[in-house]
Amino acid sequence: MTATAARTSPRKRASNGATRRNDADEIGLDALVGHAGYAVRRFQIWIFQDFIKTLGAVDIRPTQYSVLTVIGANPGLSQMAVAKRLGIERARLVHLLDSLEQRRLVKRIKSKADRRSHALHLTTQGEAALAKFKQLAAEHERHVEDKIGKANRERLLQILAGFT
Amino acid sequence: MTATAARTSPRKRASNGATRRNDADEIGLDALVGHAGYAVRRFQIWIFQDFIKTLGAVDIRPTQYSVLTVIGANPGLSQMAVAKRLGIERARLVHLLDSLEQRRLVKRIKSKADRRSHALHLTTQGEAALAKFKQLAAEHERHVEDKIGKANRERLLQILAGFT
DNA sequence: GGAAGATTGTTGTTGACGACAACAATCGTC
DNA sequence: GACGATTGTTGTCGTCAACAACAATCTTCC
Repeated sequence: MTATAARTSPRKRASNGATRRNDADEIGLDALVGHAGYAVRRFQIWIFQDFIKTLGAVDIRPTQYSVLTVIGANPGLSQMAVAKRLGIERARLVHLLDSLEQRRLVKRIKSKADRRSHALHLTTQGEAALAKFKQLAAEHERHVEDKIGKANRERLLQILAGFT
Repeated sequence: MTATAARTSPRKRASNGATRRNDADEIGLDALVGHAGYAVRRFQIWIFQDFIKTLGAVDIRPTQYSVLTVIGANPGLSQMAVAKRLGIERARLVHLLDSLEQRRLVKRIKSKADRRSHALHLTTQGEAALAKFKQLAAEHERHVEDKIGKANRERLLQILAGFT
């Protein structure tokens, strides 16, 4: 079994022993093909790398973008609410907000209603910046379209809509 | 703008100020919906967690499973070849193989053709174990079907086939 | 044949990220 | 007013990707 080695491209001559195969180009994945998780993982890596590169000039990573977007769309939210909504741990959100606050994109305002919590808002500077980020994110989304096709991207969003 | 707050479930009465919203159930994501990367990330987290739980009894994580599968399908591969094929860094593969070798699932055999490299093989114990792992992985895949639907899973695999 | 450059496995460091536990301040409830 | 729960914070731990450096070995080129 396992003799799926359909050799193409006689690049280097199989050396001497039977141990050596072709270097990297024709390696069967066997059961891995057919696993949704594997395909999704590889795709997710690709998509994040493109996002990071496309938003590289403004130094915004996917998680930061998601936080800014949610705050922008729902000003006054508490850290707990944002963390729950995005599936981020509140401990982690603390550092994310520290960074965004240092960059003057976000403000933590002590809530009068609940003095434990902070109401999160974008600064005016943050609003302007987010507008720019959204343009770049849209460009990134076009890269996705170029990669898998417009119709496939639509279908993908539809299939995964349940994960919000 | 941003007034997409379509309130349902009058759970707690909006307290006093206008700052408080409902707690966590109806928060707009704004631009985040429509971003493939966000949906894919959330889905990938879900799918990995289910994989880890389903293969929890045998203590095999997704990356370990992918390594075992590729070695099983292509015995004699070098570490470099496996790393390239799976998109893992060779530095990281070292530790993965250390662990798998300690568990007597994988052997590193010094290649005679290239004395720098190791030919990777499953042990007989490893082959038997992998068969069991594949059964559990198939069960996990059924969970995915239950979650997004059989047809959608097929379509997903088709769309992402290019990422191997 | 031998020097120069590339490759393989290994070790180590860094930074992003998720999971958990502890803590003080505050809230809600009884 | 006391007790339990919640919020933000700090810290630790383990996973994972990205780099850099290194010794051993291979390949290539003169």
